[in-house]
Amino acid sequence: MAKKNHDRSTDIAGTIAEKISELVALGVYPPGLQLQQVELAEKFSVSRVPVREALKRLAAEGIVEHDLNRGFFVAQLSSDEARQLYRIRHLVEGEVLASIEWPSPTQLAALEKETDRLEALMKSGKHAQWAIAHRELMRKIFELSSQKVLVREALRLLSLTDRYRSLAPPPQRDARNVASEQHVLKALAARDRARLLRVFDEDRTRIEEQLIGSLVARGM
Amino acid sequence: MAKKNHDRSTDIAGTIAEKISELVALGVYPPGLQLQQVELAEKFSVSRVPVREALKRLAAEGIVEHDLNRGFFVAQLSSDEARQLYRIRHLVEGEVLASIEWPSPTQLAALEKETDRLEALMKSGKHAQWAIAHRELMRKIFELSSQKVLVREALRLLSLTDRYRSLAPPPQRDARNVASEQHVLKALAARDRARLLRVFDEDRTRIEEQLIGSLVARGM
DNA sequence: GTAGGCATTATTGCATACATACCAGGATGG
DNA sequence: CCATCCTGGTATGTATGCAATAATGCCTAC
Repeated sequence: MAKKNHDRSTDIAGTIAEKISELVALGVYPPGLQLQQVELAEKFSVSRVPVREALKRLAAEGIVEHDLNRGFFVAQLSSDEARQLYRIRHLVEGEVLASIEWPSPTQLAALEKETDRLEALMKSGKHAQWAIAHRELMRKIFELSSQKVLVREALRLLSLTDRYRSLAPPPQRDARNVASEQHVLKALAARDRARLLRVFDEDRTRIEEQLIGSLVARGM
Repeated sequence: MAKKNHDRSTDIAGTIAEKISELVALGVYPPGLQLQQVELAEKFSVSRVPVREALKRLAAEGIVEHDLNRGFFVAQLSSDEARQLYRIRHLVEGEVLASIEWPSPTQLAALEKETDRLEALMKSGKHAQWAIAHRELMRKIFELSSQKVLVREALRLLSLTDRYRSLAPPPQRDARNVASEQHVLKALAARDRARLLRVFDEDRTRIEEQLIGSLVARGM
């Protein structure tokens, strides 16, 4: 619903933060890379101030790290940290899923449409767009819960682990992930909470294992 | 004018963020209050830029909220949100405590010293200083774990619920809280993990109930 | 040839200045 | 009398400029 000019009209810092977050998640900005303010400012055609604010926010979220008088760097990833993040995700997402309200037929239809779009993007090999759309879908599913604090935390944690996905080998993850999203939809349609939880846990654990494997293989 | 000590003293935005965070936790800045940039800038004798950056960071952490083109406000508190935060704290702190390494005699002595200091502050009625020192103690205990991501999340969540403490009636909380900290120390000394977990859970739950009571009584 | 020190350069951190959006209150017209 | 529009004031959002700090490369001495 297009409403008031709230969204993008002036919140440059916010949009830039999301852009950078996406680029990090996509692996365009790999871990350890220094994010220089002037460079980003020119890239987005703004001054350094909103860029700094965006970087500060991302630093608070843990996506980038800040060395005083040295700059901002994409946060390094260790397999150990990944395990911790997935552990918390398991716990928090469990709470979120336990509290979601079943979607109305209209909502369900919208979610199915999204899922189909995901599948199409995957089949056509548009991994970048797929990743973005995937995050959106997750957000919509979580937001079926009215427990806003829980949802907010779950989304933060998701963005922290999403960074890793670009490291996982695409061929393997694809087919099964699409399948898992279809399973989620079915669980939602059937209003089967136990199944929903199980699908999420299995999916998350599978991704985690692939990821940890990749990290360990790279000595991270 | 304070001279520039090198190292961290030049991180104005960071120090200001912590200052504001403390003031919010102490209840000096109550929920809903608008935090005006010029006012804060004058209060800390700096320009608006580091103030804005501090506020952005606090917004990312959830301590303040940001209305576009309207300003920053201390985050409102509802009993419902409090419950969600305590639920997550329960889960995350459980993980942290499960992963801490038992303190060395030296570390233990330092913790005992801190606890005694807390008790002294409480008895002399210096609630503000007590609250700050309490947070420090919690941080030191959490940091007995090497799982940095978990610790970081736990501390964030702690800062989010600490805001509420100033709403709870001081007389009740005091005596028992000091006692609970002594219990924590004993569990650490005895290296009794189950007991440690239990003490933390009981303490947290007790505070939560007091708090929820206060919030409900005020219609929040 | 290498290690160390000094000057240069580049980048961050903060302050100042300007542009823009929001809100309250009153004038105006129905 | 009420609704609408305008307008002044205030606070936020962004751009630019300057000072301080860390990185870099060169030069010199051994």
